[in-house]
Amino acid sequence: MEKIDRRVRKTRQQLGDALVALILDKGYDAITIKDITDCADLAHATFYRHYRDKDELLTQKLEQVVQEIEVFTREPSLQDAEGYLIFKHAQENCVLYGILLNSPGATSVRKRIKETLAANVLRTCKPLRSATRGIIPPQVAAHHIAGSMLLLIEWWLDHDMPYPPHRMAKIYKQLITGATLNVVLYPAPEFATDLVNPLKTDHVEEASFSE
Amino acid sequence: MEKIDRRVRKTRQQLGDALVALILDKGYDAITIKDITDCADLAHATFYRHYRDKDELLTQKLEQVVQEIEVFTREPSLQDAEGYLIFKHAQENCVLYGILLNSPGATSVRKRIKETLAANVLRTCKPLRSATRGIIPPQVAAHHIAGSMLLLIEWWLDHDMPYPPHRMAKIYKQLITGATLNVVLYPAPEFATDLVNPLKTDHVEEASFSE
DNA sequence: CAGTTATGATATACTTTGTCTCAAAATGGA
DNA sequence: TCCATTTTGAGACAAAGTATATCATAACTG
Repeated sequence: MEKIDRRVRKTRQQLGDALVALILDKGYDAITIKDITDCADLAHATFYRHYRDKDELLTQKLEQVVQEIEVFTREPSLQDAEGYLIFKHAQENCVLYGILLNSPGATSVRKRIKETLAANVLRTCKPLRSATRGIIPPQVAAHHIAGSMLLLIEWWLDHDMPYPPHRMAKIYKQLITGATLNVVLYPAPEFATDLVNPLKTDHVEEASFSE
Repeated sequence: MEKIDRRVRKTRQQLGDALVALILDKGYDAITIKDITDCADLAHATFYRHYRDKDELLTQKLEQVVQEIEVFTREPSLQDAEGYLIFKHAQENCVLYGILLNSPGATSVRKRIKETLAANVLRTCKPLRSATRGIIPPQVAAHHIAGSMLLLIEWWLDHDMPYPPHRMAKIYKQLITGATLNVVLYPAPEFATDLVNPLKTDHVEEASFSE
């Protein structure tokens, strides 16, 4: 952990804060470098002493949050009962999560975190990898679990977090983790028609999607 | 269906084609209006005679595809066996789907189609609406179904469509539609521990996420 | 306190955006 | 085919934004 000049720390903090404030104010695309330095009360040239462009500032600002997310998912804790930690974290950093999940400028970061999460799911979930009986490739299931979690957080934040984190964790566990594992471990025909449903699969789905 | 001057049709087609080609070539953000008109072999000013900016051109280019997608989902056919149509459509229009699902410039369009799909799922799937026994709100389930479908298509295209559309439709049906409906219609404790799993839910998940 | 480093202010070259004008070309209806 | 209408090409142009350079001033570290 090397020591950075206090002025540099302060300047970068101001630039990052200004960017976040401006994104909330008028959206990422509409922001100019001048906007950022004005809002941060810094000289125009100062921006370029620290970042190449807007994207680099945003990426570095999100990097910290992204790394914290990855910590949660490096260990298997995400997938069992402690999915709660992610939603708690999202709540505490809801502005940055919102930007990460919604801003056009965060597209590449979002893509990367999605890939990383999927890779971690695949790595930590052994039965997912070895479940080759069904029609669903493990890789697809892993991407589904990882992507859906981000989708769920996105929905939650977009709707002003109407439920507490622990409830979201339960929803996540049932709707995504549980449902996916069930369907992967106990594939369709046997699972759906014989073991699970009171009704046959076809019957359920026909009945489900018509008024 | 009003008649549009042949020159106008041709110009707009050229601009749209140029934009798509340039996105594939160097990505949406790096493209300038000059790039587009050069690539389309048109005068610089001609662009502004038809579109306000890059975003408007992209949006209008995607609008047709978006409307076609909405047709598939307006009727309940999406959720039952004919999810196949979407994947077929995605395959036939894979370039535009890729741009829709990946380009930063398509963020707002992507957001809108996601909302529309979710609303259609909620509207056409009666049991989803009335399933209030479990912990999962119908709205959340609908968003999950709609969002996950787009995620699945995105994964498919990003990985160069390694499976045929009919297999993707089966995966979609099991992994998303079937799994979600099961978990919503037959909520957690009863569903997971008593009716479905040979193993208890907790047991399954503990066993699942550790080596 | 002294040497080093960062910032402010300003200038500037370049790129991009968006609008305008007018002559030339293409169009579609008579 | 002719003609009035519309679109386009070519270029000029202002305005805005990007990105870099310089030098005096201020702030920091040891």
